[in-house]
Amino acid sequence: MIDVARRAGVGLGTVSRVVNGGHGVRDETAQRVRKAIDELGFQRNEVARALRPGKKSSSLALVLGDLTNPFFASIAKASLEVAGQSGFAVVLGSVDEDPEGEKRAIQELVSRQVAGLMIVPDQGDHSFLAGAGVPVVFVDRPATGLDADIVMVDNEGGGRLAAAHLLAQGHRRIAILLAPSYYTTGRRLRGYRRAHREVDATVDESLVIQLPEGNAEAAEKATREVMLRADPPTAIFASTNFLTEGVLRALRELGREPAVVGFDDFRLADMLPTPVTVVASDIAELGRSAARLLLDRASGADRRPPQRIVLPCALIQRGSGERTPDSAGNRKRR
Amino acid sequence: MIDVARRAGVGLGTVSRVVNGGHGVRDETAQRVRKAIDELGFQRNEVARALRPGKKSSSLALVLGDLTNPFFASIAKASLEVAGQSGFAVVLGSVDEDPEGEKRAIQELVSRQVAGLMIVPDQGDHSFLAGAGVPVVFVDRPATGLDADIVMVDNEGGGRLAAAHLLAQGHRRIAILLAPSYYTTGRRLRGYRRAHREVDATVDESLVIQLPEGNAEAAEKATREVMLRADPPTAIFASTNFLTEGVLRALRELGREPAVVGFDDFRLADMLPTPVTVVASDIAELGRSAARLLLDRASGADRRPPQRIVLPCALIQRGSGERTPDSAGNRKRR
DNA sequence: CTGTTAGCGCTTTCAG
DNA sequence: CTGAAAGCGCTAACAG
Repeated sequence: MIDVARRAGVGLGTVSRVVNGGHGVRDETAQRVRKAIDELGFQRNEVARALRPGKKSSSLALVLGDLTNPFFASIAKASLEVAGQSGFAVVLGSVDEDPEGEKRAIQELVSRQVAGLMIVPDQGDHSFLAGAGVPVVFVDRPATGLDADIVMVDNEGGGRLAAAHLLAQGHRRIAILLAPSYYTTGRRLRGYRRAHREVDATVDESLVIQLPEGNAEAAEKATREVMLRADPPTAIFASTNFLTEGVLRALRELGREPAVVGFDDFRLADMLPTPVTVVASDIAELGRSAARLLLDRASGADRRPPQRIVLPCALIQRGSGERTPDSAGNRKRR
Repeated sequence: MIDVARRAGVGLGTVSRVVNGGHGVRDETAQRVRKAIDELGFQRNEVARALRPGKKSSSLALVLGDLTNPFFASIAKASLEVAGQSGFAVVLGSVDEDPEGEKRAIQELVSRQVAGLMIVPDQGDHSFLAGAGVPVVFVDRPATGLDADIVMVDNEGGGRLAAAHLLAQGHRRIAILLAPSYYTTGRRLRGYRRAHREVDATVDESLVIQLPEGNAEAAEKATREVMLRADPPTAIFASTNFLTEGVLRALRELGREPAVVGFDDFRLADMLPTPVTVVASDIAELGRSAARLLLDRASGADRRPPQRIVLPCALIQRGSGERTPDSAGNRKRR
């Protein structure tokens, strides 16, 4: 920048002013500066810029699990778009599986002076962020130990929607598969129970299945087991996109066709032999809202107490969720 | 950091040395410093650190298109992992659709002093990066105007593999769907032609279909059109995961079943009514290699001339690609 | 071994 | 309106 100043025959401060909008600089001078900038191919050093006290860099951090999960990928994409529109870059923290990994990643990001953090939290305490002086928005699930903004979907409503739909079909033995210890899991189960209460149906607790892991394999195994019982369910509610996949795999192998409803839509759901009914929400909006909120917090424009944004869920009927109880036990002809 | 120094009753330099590994500091002193660091909850400011001349920040940039495409998501995830292991963060540049968007995003990233760039380039010239003084690794396709490292899959080999497989099945009318103007497109087509030459089959040029867009909808439309011709193909080679999806949608709607081979594997490919045969490569390895190479370049450990890493493709037979020509025209019974 | 000092590139008073 | 000067937090070179 000093080169630009010399070349334009002006002071350093003037160049800075021009670069930052050019207010309070005579037009003629500004022209000269801009010319010099072009000639030298000058680009402002964002790093030095963020060194100023108080000033944070123009980057947001996004901390999430597996980008390979379309759910997370959608969030990333959407927040990236919103951030980009405001000239913010998004730094992705690498998050390993281990519980400490997330904390390490977050601290790394904080030390990079990001202007704000979007976190899809794993279990674990996040109170260490309280004194960091960085705005935080949690996505998809709240975290313990920190009262921050949170953007999520209506998990309980979605769970209720799925179960109610199956109950309305006449199902009374509805298995629910739950990924371990996610916050969302509890809420979806709650909705499932509520739907049962609303029609005076009792929940067979042996059909509430807590999986040891949140992947398709665990769901596949559990589905196999529950379907081979003497009293199998006539319907299955898979509380996660990956779980749904596992359920479908097991059912295909077994040649059974209970009703199936999944939570979260997924690519090709409509192309499977029996198109899959799901409870879906606007995941991209999750990411967009989070980024918008964070941007407002970072700029100081938003000083309200921590917000809680809840996005609605909707049922998408495609076929698998509309099977009736009597058809469920039938062994598919091959 | 100055606070830490005061609290520990040592000089600023000493604290810096401790923070950076503590070589050349008496153990006792180091202890005191570390204690002060803990008490003050001190965290090094990475931004100030990267201000040093020559020193780049400990972040890599990743520039790619749509994270919602599992192909890109895999690359992102894998490179993120590798970078994270070396203490590097990954900054994602938001890439809009427009051609200028990519350039803007890249320059933004460069101005953030990233230590290196991984770019999945869109069309357009990248020579402007030549003088940036930042190592660049292109991923999946090379860019024009810049001789940099490139990591990609064996597109031509893959295209050949797909076509050869179909030809071996007796197919002689194989449509190939190509996304517009991607580098990869040309190579895959080349492989397709080679496979034909190898068995002395001639290519019906009306079956080489250049799509106006690279999405599923365009593929769906094109498939519908080509299948409704008087002389439809008996097999279709979809040169991209999204295109494959479009092809399948069209075929389901038409109730036709030509052989289908896709390029790039995708989730649930094995769960569709007819499991889909694909030519696949290790996408994650693409991301990993890119990150590793870039890290080596950034650290100066690798001073070789630009490398060209090509990953192999393999055929995964699942059923759709093993249909024979005579079954192709049959209208599926509903 | 350890304290001091000079910047890195930029923004921001503070004078002129 | 514009130039000069003081740092931001840190590292590296240089004396002790």
